[in-house]
Amino acid sequence: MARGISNAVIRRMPRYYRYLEDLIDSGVERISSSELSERMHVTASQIRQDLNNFGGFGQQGYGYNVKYLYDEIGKILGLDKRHKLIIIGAGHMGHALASYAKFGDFGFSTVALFDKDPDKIGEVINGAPVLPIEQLSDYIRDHNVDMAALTVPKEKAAGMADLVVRAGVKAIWNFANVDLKFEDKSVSVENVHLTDSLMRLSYSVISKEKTKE
Amino acid sequence: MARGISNAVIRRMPRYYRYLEDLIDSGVERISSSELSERMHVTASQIRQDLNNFGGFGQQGYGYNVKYLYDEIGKILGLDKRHKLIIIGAGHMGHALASYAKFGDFGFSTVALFDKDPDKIGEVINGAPVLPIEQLSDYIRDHNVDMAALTVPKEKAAGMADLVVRAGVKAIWNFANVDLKFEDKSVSVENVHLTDSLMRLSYSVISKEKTKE
DNA sequence: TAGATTGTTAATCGATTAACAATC
DNA sequence: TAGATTGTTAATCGATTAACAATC
Repeated sequence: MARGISNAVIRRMPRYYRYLEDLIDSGVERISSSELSERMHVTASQIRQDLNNFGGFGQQGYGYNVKYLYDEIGKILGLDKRHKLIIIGAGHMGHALASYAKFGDFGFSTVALFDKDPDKIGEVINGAPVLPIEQLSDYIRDHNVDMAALTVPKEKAAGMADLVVRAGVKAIWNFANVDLKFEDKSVSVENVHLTDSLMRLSYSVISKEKTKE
Repeated sequence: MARGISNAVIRRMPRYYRYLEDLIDSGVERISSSELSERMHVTASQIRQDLNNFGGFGQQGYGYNVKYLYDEIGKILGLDKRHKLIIIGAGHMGHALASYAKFGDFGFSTVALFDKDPDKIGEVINGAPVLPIEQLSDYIRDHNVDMAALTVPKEKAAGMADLVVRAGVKAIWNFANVDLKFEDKSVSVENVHLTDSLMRLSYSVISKEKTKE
């Protein structure tokens, strides 16, 4: 199950989840694909196709129950499970991720950060201690950590990734400006690439200026 | 010019730029589409098609001159221009963005941050002062700011975006967990959505577990 | 010139949209 | 039951890949 679902579909699932959360917050109990399509600026067809990759969550003549659909998408995304996250690198980005309480709502809890800087060790961020990098492997094994966010310089990223994977981490959330990739297909990676995003923004500005000319 | 280029192509351009930078750093002077395709794990055909959207940068029988191609892609992305960036919200994410020196290499300079917290005002991060939010509009006008990064809570994002756009900002780099969109088509937006990225990572882990069963 | 590799056209593949029968 | 809206099949569109003639 859940195999062969295209990447394009997966990319859209968190977005549906987000809009459904907003609908719950505003007290909407049911919604049709066409209403949702207007809000999200996508076609109703796409919504129905996307959802039907995972099952029939709607009801003919009625639409979708917002809370039910929200919960189902949550399950698809694995948000009903607890995830233990560590952060490698207690710089500003590490702090930012550790401080963002909202992740907790979706089942992700930052249990510790790791850094080599002695000044940072002992600090506690949002309940999570900053530990010396030497304790990394043992900590992962002892605490059953599943995910690691990498907020280290580009040059350190691959080495750190190997280290945490060898200790048992199954998912890497990489903020360093390289594409990490693993031989071991059981390891998942998300490369964030903020710089790419900023460059696309720059492109968008430039190409609009050109159109004006 | 530069119109009608598909989004899929645009998304890949910063990635080419990144790989070319690495090639320069390792002293490679020329590269063929097939060599590059192996490194990047894409097809050579795609590389040639992508680049030819913007012009013929290669030479038959030779391949591509790495430095030349790098510079050309830089121009396409607008990295030869200086961009003045302000950051709205001097929290951890704001700090992280302001501290990331690498952006500077690509022509983006953070000139100021804005916050409403009096404790933060007066702080200087990587050369950029934290200013009170009341000075926002005047500052944008006086300093010809083109870009604004939003690292404020979700609820504040749309309001802040309107404010900076009204003062003349043409590009919004949005880190708040909402899709910002503008009537005014001359405004560019990049919505980052770190939470979506984390959810996709979670999905990836979950679906691999399911496959094993 | 011969060999290599691009630029570009044509073929294929996959994703999106449209249409409609099924059904609540 | 009639009306609404899904789930799903079929049609279209766009993006990717393959092939090859142009050319350095």
